[in-house]
Amino acid sequence: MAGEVRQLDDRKLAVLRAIVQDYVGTEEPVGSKALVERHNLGVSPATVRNDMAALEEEGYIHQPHTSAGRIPTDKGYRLFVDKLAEIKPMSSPERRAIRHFLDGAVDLDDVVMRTVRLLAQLTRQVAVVQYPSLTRSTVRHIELVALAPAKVMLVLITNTGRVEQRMVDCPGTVGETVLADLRSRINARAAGQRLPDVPGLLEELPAAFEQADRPTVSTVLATLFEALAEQNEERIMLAGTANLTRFGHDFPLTIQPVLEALEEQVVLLRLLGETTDAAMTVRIGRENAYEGLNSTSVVSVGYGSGDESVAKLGVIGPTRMDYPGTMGAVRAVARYVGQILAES
Amino acid sequence: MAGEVRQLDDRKLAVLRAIVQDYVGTEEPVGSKALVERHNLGVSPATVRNDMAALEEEGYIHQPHTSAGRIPTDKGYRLFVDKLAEIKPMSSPERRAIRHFLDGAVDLDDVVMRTVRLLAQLTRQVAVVQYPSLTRSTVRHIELVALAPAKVMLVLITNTGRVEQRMVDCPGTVGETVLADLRSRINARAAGQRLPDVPGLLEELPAAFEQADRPTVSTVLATLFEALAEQNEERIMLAGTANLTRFGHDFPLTIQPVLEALEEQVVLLRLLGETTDAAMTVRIGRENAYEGLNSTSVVSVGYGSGDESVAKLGVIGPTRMDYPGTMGAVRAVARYVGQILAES
DNA sequence: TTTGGCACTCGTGCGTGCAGAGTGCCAGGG
DNA sequence: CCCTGGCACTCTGCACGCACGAGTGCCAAA
Repeated sequence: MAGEVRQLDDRKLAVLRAIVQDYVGTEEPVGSKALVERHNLGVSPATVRNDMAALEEEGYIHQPHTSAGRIPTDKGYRLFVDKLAEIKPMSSPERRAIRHFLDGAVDLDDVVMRTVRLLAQLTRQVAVVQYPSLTRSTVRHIELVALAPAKVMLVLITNTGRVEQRMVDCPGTVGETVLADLRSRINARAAGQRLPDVPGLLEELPAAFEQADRPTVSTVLATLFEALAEQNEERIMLAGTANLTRFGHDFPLTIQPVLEALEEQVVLLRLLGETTDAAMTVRIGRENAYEGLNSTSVVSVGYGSGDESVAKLGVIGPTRMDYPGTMGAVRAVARYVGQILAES
Repeated sequence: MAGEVRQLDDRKLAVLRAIVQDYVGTEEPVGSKALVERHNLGVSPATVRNDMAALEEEGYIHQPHTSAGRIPTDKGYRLFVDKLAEIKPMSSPERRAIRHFLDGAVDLDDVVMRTVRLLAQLTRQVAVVQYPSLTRSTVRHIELVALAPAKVMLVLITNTGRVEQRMVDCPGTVGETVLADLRSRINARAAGQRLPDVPGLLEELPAAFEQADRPTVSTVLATLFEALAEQNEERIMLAGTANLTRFGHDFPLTIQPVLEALEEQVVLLRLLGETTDAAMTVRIGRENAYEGLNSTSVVSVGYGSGDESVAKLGVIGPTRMDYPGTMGAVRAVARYVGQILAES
């Protein structure tokens, strides 16, 4: 390790930074001459060539064939992101625009939709937003509605504004008084609690009812628990798929595997799942577990109402992407969505 | 018109049918020799050539350049769909599979999601399903929940299982008895009614309350009416975008304009809107109003619970698609979704 | 340690030539 | 009158060869 650090003196790092920046801009392998022209490195092409040879030796860059320019490797991008780049903050007009665009949302669906579209537009890449997960949110209200003598609709409302509904087929006719009683007891104990904690709090509830009503109560509770536990109901919204076509030649063969990956909610969820909660995560190329995304990078971060993150959002683009800009946009959007959610 | 009909005798129509079928299969311009080999037309290539010349004269087929095979034009496909093809019914194992796959759905979201995925998989193209529209459905139940002294949550449940919720900020504290009264009065009048009719039925409602409560009642009703009127909340679900890449060479330049069109819900809604309610509609190539979809065809049909259609679904693919098969799949899926919705 | 020079490598673009597929037309036959 | 076989023609796609240019690695000198 010490070896690597010693080898990479400041100028070599500057060369790597310049290569990444140029390649991101031009999409073409960058040669030594062009490099010294576009950046004032203060040395000659020959010197740069030596540095490039060293960088290639270390695996940070790579040349597609003899006598072509150099291209950053995944490892090169990694170093660039970790050490050489700073997240580019949004300009203040951009921030105002984000704020304004998100402020118009009326309900949770709308917030998520606006967020994902905004993110796709800002980064001109594919954006992914996960709905605030049920697991981490708390109960705002649980409503029971009698639709028919033996049919009850259960509505679960969370603090993030998400609404889940379930039909319950009861074993027998349900009296309105029993239902009202059950409703108020459930809410008294569950309101404000985290979703995973609720089942424990309601366990003893059937005992408080008369023998005849217990089957009904149990059925309703079972459905409620089911709804609470249904973690895989975690939904995701996607936008900006069309942006992929702009990068046609960035993908080995076609964009097909990428599109296929994007259609699999499971893949996307796992992708976002790898984000460490608060900090921004960048997965570059083969660092992504899923094979179809081997030539893409994923920039993701958690967002939430208040101080803790309830879900994640991110951007998927070609390995050759503008990392500082993308990271800036992702961070800014996550921040504002958090604020919006906290307000509502 | 009489002229056209006279010119297109049975054999010419058979030739056109054969051309469409071959071209759909091979993706390559089809020549006279290959035609007589693959279909037993009982005549020589030279004869077929004459017929092809006539068909080209009439605008049904077209050759990309001199001495290449022929390709059907939009007009050719149109004739094929209208006169030459029969909708291919699903096989009974296929029908069972559809039935089984859709039966597993738990709520409306799930029904729509399963439907769109199924359709994409069956046709191997892009599938679109519109959520049952609020406009045509009826009220099953309206629920009011007091969340805070001056904050009420309004939940609207339709017969199609769709749930809309709205927050209402009331001008003052809302008594529980008033709320209960309002709830039962609203439901008594609105339940079972078509959504657009509801405002008319509730117009006189504030008069039934005491002077002090009227502002609250009016506010709640205003929000309800707003939710009812919000037609543009019509949502759409999409699947199978990755299938587009299979047809890369079917699109003039790239699939980009198609992907862009698919991201615009407005475009999709208008596309489906052109479907005449019950009957299946096929829009071929330039028949589509939207420019980006000029080289695609749209097969769509209404579906609904019971006898009347509440929303639409369809498939989008290249002009060169298997029309009989696609139409069969679309019809079958629409039928089963209707049944599922009617049952729930 | 940097620099300028030089020979070398390899991909790209372009023009040529050839083979194959498909057509249109024409004259002959049922 | 319609169908058929034959023939000349046209156009695309592909392989080949060639020259060009960009970019490199190495070496000797500053």
